[in-house]
Amino acid sequence: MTQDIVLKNIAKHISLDENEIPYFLSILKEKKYPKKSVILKEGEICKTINFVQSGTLRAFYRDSQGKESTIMFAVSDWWITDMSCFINQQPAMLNIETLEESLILHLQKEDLDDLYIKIPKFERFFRIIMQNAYIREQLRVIQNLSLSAEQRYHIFLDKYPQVAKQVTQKQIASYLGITPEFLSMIRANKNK
Amino acid sequence: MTQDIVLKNIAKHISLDENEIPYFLSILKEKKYPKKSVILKEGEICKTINFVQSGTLRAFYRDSQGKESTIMFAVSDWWITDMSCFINQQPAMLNIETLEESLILHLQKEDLDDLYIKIPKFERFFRIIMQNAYIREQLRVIQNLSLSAEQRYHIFLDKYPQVAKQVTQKQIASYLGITPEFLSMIRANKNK
DNA sequence: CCAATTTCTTAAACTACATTATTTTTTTAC
DNA sequence: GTAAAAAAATAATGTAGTTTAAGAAATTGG
Repeated sequence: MTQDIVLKNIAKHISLDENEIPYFLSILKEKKYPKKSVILKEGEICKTINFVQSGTLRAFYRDSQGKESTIMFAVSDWWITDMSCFINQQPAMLNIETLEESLILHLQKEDLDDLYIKIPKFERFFRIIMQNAYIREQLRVIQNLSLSAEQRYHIFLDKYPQVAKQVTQKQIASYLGITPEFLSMIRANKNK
Repeated sequence: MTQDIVLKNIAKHISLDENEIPYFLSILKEKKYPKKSVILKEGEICKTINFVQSGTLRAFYRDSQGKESTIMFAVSDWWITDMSCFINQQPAMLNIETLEESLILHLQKEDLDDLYIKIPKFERFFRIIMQNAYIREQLRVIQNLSLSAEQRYHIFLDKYPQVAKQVTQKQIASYLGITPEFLSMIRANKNK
């Protein structure tokens, strides 16, 4: 079953009883998206938190002048949403799109709220997910403040080698906060 | 009681029963620190998560050349720690210091782990705390990637006016990721 | 399979911010 | 209250990264 992936993901942090598994699976809605699908568009209410079974997704912010900043990539086994807008059920600041054909499990806000009540272990699960996300973002802030673009690029390659292969340099540049032209220069220097 | 502050903080997200309150308070260790105390030093194991009853704290990263990047400020009613190192009980990457005399409640890792078991509602509480921290850090990443130093400075003033009054410009500059000299220029331009 | 579009590279001119140094102002300590 | 230390301002010079533009390479769609 493809749903093995999400169950293994859950099992990293909590153990579900046999009878809890079908309930949990019943609130997930599986959907297949072709390449370049828009999963969430800025301004829309973000109704779901999303688990990537297969494929690659990108969340990005587009500023008033159209400049894009990639906030995160998500590959198989990752959770992704516009957390702020999902939690508060407000218009999204981010866009989320597929970079290739992807199989996504959607979990609705109201179903998650019920889940916390019916299976409180999920409070623990998402506490750990949020904790890890916080630690990741904070590390990224530290690196953005203290490292050069070149250092950030090499850390990105080391940390997410499989993502680096899937996405364009333009997208990597927008994740690093530099222009594609400057990334191209960094890459050219490397070979010297 | 000064401990009212932490109980009100908890009550924002969960309701404790009468009998749970004394247990929770019993695992908190209150300590008073003079100005410029070091609460956590990089390289040390980070043993506690800390609640600020009164005063102001600063968490910062110091790179190999001694350059400081301020990761967060914490004033009354905030939780602060080096989360990565607290969770994994590994040597700290961050330093935490008081910027004025401060009254801190310390919560030890092992007591927190017990607390999650004895009062599982705290899973919910810290899930929400972590969620908010994640959202905050992600917003900061977006702003670091897409806004100029000047824009970031004005957002900081709007968002944390009381912090802005308590801390030096050098510290604000290191939070924004710029030099104090450049912040001084930004401030001078403002008056034109 | 070819045309069209997108991506990547190169390079010159430019800008936001850093560095260094000096002076002035504010804070701290006895 | 005064000396010493730290913080802030100003200014000249330097640099990491941007902008603009144009050509080469790779991908995509029909």
